[in-house]
Amino acid sequence: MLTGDIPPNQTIYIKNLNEKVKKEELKRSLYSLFSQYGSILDVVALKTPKLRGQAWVVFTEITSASEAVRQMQNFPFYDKPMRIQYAKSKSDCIAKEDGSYDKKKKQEEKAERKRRAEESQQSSMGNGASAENGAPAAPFRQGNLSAQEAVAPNNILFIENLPHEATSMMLEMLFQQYPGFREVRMIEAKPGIAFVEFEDDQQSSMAMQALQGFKITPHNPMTITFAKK
DNA sequence: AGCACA
Repeated sequence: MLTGDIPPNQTIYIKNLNEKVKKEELKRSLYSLFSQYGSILDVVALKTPKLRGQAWVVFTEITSASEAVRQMQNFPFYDKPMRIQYAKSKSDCIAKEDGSYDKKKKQEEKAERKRRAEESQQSSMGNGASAENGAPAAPFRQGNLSAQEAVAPNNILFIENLPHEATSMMLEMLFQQYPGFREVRMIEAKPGIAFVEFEDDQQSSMAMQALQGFKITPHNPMTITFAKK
């Protein structure tokens, strides 16, 4: 599994986030994107050198976290596929709730981290100027999807990463089991993508949630987002 | 790549 051997946690750890996005916007977008899996207690994101490009989303339920890890894996978010795992430790807001929050211990841990950071700073002194590297890693998909677009509900869904042999008949079989289904549209000239229309935003969201990452073939987990308006 | 709680 992509989650490695980290035990389930009600908090998910997300990496490979687009570092150009402002912290507040990132938190808001993560909140709206992940609230489809359950209620969220907190979203933590820091822009320090060590922590940028990463975030934590704290759910009230572990089951919500599990669904999110599974269904939003590789979801293209601000042009980069999210990498999601369970967090390695309990979030402070949870510890505070269940009484296991220990302020002194917390401060020790913090002091410990600071010490280590200073050590590594020392050892990297004196090795000249670091070269600024050029282009960022190639995005996962061609389309340019901002978080707002990913998150703005629409009764029309945009499906990507379909195997080229997928037909509208196959997609219809899949999507018609969800209430409000209207139709599937594919474009001959553009294999691998499709549009699926529902009666309203709620119904399209339900289908998106249920079928996110669904594999028609083992190599093609489908990516579902709301179509752009 | 990187697991915190500004």
